Amino acid sequence: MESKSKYGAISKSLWLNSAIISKHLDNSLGAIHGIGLTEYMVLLNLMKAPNHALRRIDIAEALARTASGITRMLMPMEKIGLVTKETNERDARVSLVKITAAGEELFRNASVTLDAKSESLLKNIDNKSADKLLVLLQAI
Amino acid sequence: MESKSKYGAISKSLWLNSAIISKHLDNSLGAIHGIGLTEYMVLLNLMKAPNHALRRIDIAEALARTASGITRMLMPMEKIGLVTKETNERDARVSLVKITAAGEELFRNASVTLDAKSESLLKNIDNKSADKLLVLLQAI
DNA sequence: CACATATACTGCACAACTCAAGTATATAGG
DNA sequence: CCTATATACTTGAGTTGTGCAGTATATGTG
Repeated sequence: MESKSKYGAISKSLWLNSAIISKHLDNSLGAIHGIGLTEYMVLLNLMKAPNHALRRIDIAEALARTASGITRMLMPMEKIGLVTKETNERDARVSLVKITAAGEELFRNASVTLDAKSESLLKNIDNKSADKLLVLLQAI
Repeated sequence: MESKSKYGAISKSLWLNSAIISKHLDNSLGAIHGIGLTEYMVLLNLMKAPNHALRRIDIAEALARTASGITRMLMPMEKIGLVTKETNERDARVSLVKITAAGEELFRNASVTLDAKSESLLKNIDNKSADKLLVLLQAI
């Protein structure tokens, strides 16, 4: 019973605060680099992926969004040359998303902005606690 | 320089994971109780408020949303009887939002669902770590 | 009191996302 | 090989959020 309320409190703090933080980060990113947080997360996942390419449905799952949302989001990103569409020879249903050189560069620049902004938002957390937090979040 | 990359990694985990968690919680809530996470947060804030009533603008601030977003969201909630509109005698500009008995009951039921879901999502975090996490999030 | 400015809210146009239905391709079982 | 079912993606309609402009009311200052 004790742990139950504890978890409840954690989750409430988690999304209440994360909504506000997300807004701040999204605004910084949009103003400086012209992309939103969601687009950044797409690029992040592509960078982590083997061969820097992913199926749309995998992106959807990684971002907890729907396939159609991903389709719509990628259209402008493809238009401005951040990603390209590639076919899969094994399976003609999938259209792989691959990050371009321009996309990679934008990702690196945006990461700098994001790290700086994150740091300023999180600056009132001391270092030891930060370690703990990181471990916890990765465990989720 | 070390702390910088540490913070960056933390923040990335923070919002990447919290975005996904929010979606999961939102889905559970919607499927079972017919309201979204945002509506739940409105009810939560009303429950915490003195007299169980708040101005729209205070709700907006608490949820990091705009006043017009709150206006839109409250219309259907009022229609299905979760909240009511009340006038403020001192200031004719404000229209107070008050939670109804039906709203309170739905809030309690939804809280049970949410706590259970949070617990299952966070179950691989031990109790001590959970305490740390809670403190950190409140510090942000 | 009159006027400028601030505040609380609403309505409209737009952006991002979801759901459901549709298309094309793959896979499994008779 | 044919058929049924599953998967990857796209499209149209609806929902939920935003920014901005507008309305009504409140407040401070000469």
